[in-house]
Amino acid sequence: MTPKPTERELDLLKILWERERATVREIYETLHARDTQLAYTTVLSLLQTMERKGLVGHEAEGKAYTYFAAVQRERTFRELAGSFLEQVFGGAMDEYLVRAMESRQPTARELDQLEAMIADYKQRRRSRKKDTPS
Amino acid sequence: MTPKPTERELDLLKILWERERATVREIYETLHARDTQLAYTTVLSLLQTMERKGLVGHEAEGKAYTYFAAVQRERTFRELAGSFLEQVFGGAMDEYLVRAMESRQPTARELDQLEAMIADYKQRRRSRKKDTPS
DNA sequence: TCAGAACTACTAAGCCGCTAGTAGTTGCGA
DNA sequence: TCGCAACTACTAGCGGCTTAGTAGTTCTGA
Repeated sequence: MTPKPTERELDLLKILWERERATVREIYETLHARDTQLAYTTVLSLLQTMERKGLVGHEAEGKAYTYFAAVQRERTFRELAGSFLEQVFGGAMDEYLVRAMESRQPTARELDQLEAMIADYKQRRRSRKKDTPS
Repeated sequence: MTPKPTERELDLLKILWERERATVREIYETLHARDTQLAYTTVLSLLQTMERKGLVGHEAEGKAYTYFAAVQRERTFRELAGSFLEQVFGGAMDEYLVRAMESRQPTARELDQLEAMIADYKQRRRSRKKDTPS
């Protein structure tokens, strides 16, 4: 299994997920645009570490390398959320959600979204049950 | 502000939140009962570090020290959840929740709980709005 | 052609988290 | 009273994260 990305590594992965592929310089500049001032060589070092871990890959393109994510966005987030849920809340989803809502009051729109998502899950549960009756 | 507890530190805090106060030996034994095999001196070192950070306090009780949590459980969880939500999901609550649900299929009971919580928040929003009309 | 700009590989230092040991102290039971 | 058991203070090693520099290579424009 690919190891969990660290905080910084996740910053870079997010950029790669958005752009598909990018050179070191492009990543470097995107980070600067987002108020993350890292030296060019630091970005490069990060990418080299990440490649060792299997988080990214690269191809030579002219003089420079083009990096791309080697892990899926959804899967990565799922694993991060899952391990946080376990580690911190011992798997208790209600508290997982309620503490987040306490940290930043959700907007009415967000509440609607959450509600819809849960309704969706309920629906899916029902149809799954129907498909595989006991 | 009190710094965020690390993973291990959170393990100890959880024990202290449950028991109010405990000696090093009690914490040590509770950890062992939970399949966390740490040397007695390691537990002590952790507590000393945590005290430096302001996460716990202690009082002498006979020969031994009695430790207690110096941070609130709810507040700590709120801060952890909040910073995870920001750091990983950029504040997007819908994805925060959906990735967790993907990582472990919620039970019907859990879905009901979540739904009730959200309904509760909606209710609170409404009454807040009524109290402070624009 | 060749100098300089841009790029990569390799190395490293500082800090923190995690773990545990050693040495020194204290209190209790015989 | 005195020795042993239990406790605490202090120190330390290892590994990982973060950051960045230096040295060496490659390409391009004049």
